Amino acid sequence: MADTPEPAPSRARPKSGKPTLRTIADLTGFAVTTVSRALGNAPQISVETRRRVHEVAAEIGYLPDRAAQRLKTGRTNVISVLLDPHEEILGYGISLMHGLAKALKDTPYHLIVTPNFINDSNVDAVRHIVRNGMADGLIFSRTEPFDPRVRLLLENGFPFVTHGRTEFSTPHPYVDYDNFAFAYEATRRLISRGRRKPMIILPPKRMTFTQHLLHGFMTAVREAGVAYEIPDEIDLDCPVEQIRDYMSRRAGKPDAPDGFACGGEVSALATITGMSDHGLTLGIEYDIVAKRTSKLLSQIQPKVETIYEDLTDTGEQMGRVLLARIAGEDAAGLQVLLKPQIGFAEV
Amino acid sequence: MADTPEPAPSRARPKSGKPTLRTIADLTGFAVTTVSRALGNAPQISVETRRRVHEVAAEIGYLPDRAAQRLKTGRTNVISVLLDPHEEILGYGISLMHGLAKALKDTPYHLIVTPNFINDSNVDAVRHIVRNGMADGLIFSRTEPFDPRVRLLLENGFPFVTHGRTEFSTPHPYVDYDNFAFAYEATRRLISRGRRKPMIILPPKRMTFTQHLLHGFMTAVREAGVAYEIPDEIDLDCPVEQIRDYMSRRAGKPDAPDGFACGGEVSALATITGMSDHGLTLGIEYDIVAKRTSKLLSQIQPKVETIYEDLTDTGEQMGRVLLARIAGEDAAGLQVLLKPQIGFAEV
DNA sequence: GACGGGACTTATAACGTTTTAAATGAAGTA
DNA sequence: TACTTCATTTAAAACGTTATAAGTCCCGTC
Repeated sequence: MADTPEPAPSRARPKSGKPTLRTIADLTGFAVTTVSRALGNAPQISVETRRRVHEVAAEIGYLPDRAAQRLKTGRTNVISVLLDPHEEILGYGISLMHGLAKALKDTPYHLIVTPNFINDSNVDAVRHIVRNGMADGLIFSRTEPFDPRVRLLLENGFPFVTHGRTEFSTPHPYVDYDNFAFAYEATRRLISRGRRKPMIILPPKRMTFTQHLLHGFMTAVREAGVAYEIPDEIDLDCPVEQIRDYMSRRAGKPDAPDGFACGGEVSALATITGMSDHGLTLGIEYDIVAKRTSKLLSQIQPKVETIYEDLTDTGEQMGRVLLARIAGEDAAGLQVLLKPQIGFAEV
Repeated sequence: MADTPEPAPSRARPKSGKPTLRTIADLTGFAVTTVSRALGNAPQISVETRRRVHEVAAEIGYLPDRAAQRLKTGRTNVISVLLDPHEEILGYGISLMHGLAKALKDTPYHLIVTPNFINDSNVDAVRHIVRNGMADGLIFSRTEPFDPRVRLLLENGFPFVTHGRTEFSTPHPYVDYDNFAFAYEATRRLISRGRRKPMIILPPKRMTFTQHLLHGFMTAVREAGVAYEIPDEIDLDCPVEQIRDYMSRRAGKPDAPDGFACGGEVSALATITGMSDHGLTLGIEYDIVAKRTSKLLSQIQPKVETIYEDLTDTGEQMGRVLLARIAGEDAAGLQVLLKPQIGFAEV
């Protein structure tokens, strides 16, 4: 009647530009259901329809609404990563996350970060995530032989992958570095340089990989029949100055070690400083072989021999493994042990 | 009739334990709407009702479904942080994230991480997040004077906070470190130690804080009337070895600098190594004042004087600022400039 | 010419919230 | 008594998606 140029309302007015299934439905003339299935490439939808729907979807930049999908399907499309605050391993968190993100790229998964404030083993965070369905999968590190987080997750059938192994009989996905091989090789190198009393600086005892490192160290030591020493006052989680002080004190007493296998770059530096407090020089009175996780320090202190652990790669593998696990693959097949590249260790 | 002990079906059977508003409604006898409002502490709901509803909710461990809330309200309860892969600043990403997480604790916000793979300025990621409503707020660093990300966000009225300032006339929330003060103080310290030709190693030119550092440096230099030098072949983003090589080469030529203001710990170490390649010793032939962001290196190289930047605190402040911004506070009031604690710099 | 069955498509009902608009009583007022 | 007001509660609709269960057509078969 009047001059109200009301545009033909399809069904509901799109409130704000954001395209939805309905937008595509209106544009193509198909029903919302059809569009949904077409986008999901359901075989019952004709090829031509699928093509057309995809075309229009791409054209208008359609992106499914995460909230709606999550509400309907129960899948969150979220991977949660528990972050420990330890700084010993340079760039640990960031490298891992970059690897993870690389694996999660081009998947619908988002990476959400839950730092660990409270206790050392973040069981509460894990419980919260499992009970409230906050994620589809979980990632964490620094596992203990009978890690309560792993137990909880296994009991609940919740997908996860650890950086580090456990000793549960039920297999679970993990990506781990062969710390036995690292410690063995590091110690052998010290010995082959003529060092006769190697020492290894270990992570806290409760962690699984501490045992692996110890085992590698002891194997090399026994094979060579040399003396050895394991400090019980310090570990890799200690503040730097504590390690330095310890080394300094130890160097002043009889039968001081003359070779050091260090699980991280920071402890290697602390060792150098501690020893030099006593006038001892790296490469002369003693040697160090350290695990290297960044590009930083080996460039600075070329006399520290290093064996590389690629944390970005680790993260990427963890991402892949977790995705496979979420997709239903068997846990037993999702266990990755990354070997130190002994031959190319200096790269 | 028969002996089917069918329990009175309230309305719908709860399919899997997870409590919902309906659960509370059934338990208390109120309607779902009432429960929802009671939990939101709507003033129209009687005090007694609110109390009772909260009580039951706590009892059964009710937690609102994020997906449903997000779908209905449009709010995502997500904060997105764009992560740069630069390693120069030790522990940058992790410290910041811990601070952020601290600020976000006890809020409904989750922290999701979007690493930057592609180009240096992650405009695409920002655009994606804004256009598809992937988050309620955004956090990023390394701003440029007319940072395209900031422009995009300002245009769209999207809440964000930067680590670093810009030169847009429209104010926006930021938390920044006073790099002018840092460079000024660092340079003055070098000069007061008798150094007569300071050099400053700057970040890439395009970043805003490069100008601040330069300004601080030049101010100190001009005040003292000493010579100075600014390397144009290297910056803080360079690989370590490149910095070391440059220093080594420069030390061999005439009029070499005798004092270094370093924007990070790694470049300080690289400088030390480069200089020592030429037989020059820190504290003898030259001095260094560096920005310190971790506890690691100053313990190792006590002769490097440092000025501290607390990145965890920075992260926490950024979190607070962003929350305030999301809550509607004015951008102009949400600009924080963190001063170097000159007096307590050695802590 | 009715019937079974492919090959496609679709209406409807959820998922768990919040929002809008209304309903219910119990007072208070005229 | 009837009419308003207030305080409190509620039903119904909607957010955008997917799952379930029906539709359509059209073709070949008996």
